Amino acid sequence: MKSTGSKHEQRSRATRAALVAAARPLFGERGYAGVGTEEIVRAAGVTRGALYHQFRDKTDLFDATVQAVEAEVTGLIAARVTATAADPVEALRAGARAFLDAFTEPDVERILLLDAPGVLGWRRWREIGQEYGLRLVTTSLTAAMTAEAAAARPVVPLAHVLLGALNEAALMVAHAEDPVAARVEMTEALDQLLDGLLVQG
Amino acid sequence: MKSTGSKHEQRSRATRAALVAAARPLFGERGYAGVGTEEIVRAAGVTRGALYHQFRDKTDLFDATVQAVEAEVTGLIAARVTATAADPVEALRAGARAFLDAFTEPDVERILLLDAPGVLGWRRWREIGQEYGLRLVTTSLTAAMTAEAAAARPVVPLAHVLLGALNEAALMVAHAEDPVAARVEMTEALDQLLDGLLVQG
DNA sequence: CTACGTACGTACAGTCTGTATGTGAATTTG
DNA sequence: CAAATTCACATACAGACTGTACGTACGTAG
Repeated sequence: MKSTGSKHEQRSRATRAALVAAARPLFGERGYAGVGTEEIVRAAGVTRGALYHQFRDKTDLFDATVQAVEAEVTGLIAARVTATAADPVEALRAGARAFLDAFTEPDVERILLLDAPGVLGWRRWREIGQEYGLRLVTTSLTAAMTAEAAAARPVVPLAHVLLGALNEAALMVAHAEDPVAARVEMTEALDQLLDGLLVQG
Repeated sequence: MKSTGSKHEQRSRATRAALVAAARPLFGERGYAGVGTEEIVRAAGVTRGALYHQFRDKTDLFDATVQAVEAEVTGLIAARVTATAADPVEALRAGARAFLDAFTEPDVERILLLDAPGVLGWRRWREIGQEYGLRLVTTSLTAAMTAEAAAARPVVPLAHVLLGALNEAALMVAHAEDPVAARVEMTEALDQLLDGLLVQG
């Protein structure tokens, strides 16, 4: 369990990690614009000088925070998908449910769905989502389609609209007056969407 | 063509309209955070005092701008839907195409899809979308479903995921390297989504 | 040991938002 | 119709925040 790199690199990684760890709950609670850099560095136990040495600007720190959150939730979802890998169609449904659960967490929703597109721009947002989540969707979708012997269709645009539907469903559930009932509703709606894609030839 | 109301009211409406009209292209070009109130009031030919007299704060002006844009694009889409109202299923598809065209405009995309959720919060964003767009989707969807004799399903959650898919599709098309090809692709993907909902019993 | 690069702290300048106060025109009232 | 009041707006100001310039201590290379 030896840390690698020179002492300078170790120190850099430590402060970067501390800043991201401190920024995540703050950004998740009050949004990107609602929390200043001073509060972040105080929570991280460093100064603003350290922040602006490690990150180009505030959005760069936010970018790193987004990546951290995305990596975390993708890991959770992937675990549930691979656990159901025996049945590809059911794995796809399980992935949708896991997605709903993960993105319904208030801080995840705020960071990944509400603030990230506006702050980082759609291009960068989608780039990160591509790196982490969309890959999982496309592979699951192709596996399910081949297993179901559905007509081979361009899978990438389908994956995109699916991801959009998933995002919207998560936002729906998160803000419903009755989240439990909403989760059931949206799960059914998503299942119908998936069935529609897989059933017809 | 007489204007109604007292001179005070007329003046208020005029400055409100001037501010929204001035804010719209600026917010659409450089985003909510990228343009200051001073620039807006200068473009509108008033001062910051007028702005903060007519609107509670900057987000309140942005709220009004969002509503203006939404009203405009909804009008465009509704026109194309009612023009195809004879065939409800085809009207639904026409609505999807009109949606893609409208929300692909860069300023519309930036204001309604990228900035609005983060600035106004999801709740308020969806409230506005509900008032203008979602109503159109649900009515079109129910008309198509009854015409197609598809199984009656809870239409509201379906309309939500559909709207999410439409949002995502518009963002896709807007940022594709080849927007023309992307529009074809996404139109097909959306048609498949709609077919899947309408065909199966 | 010397010279330099790296990580970080501090002080400052510029910008922006929201508010408090002043002013003239419009409306109401005695 | 004149006085008083309200309304729309202009101006000046206070507070906060971001990004940068500069200084410093520690680690590293020659």
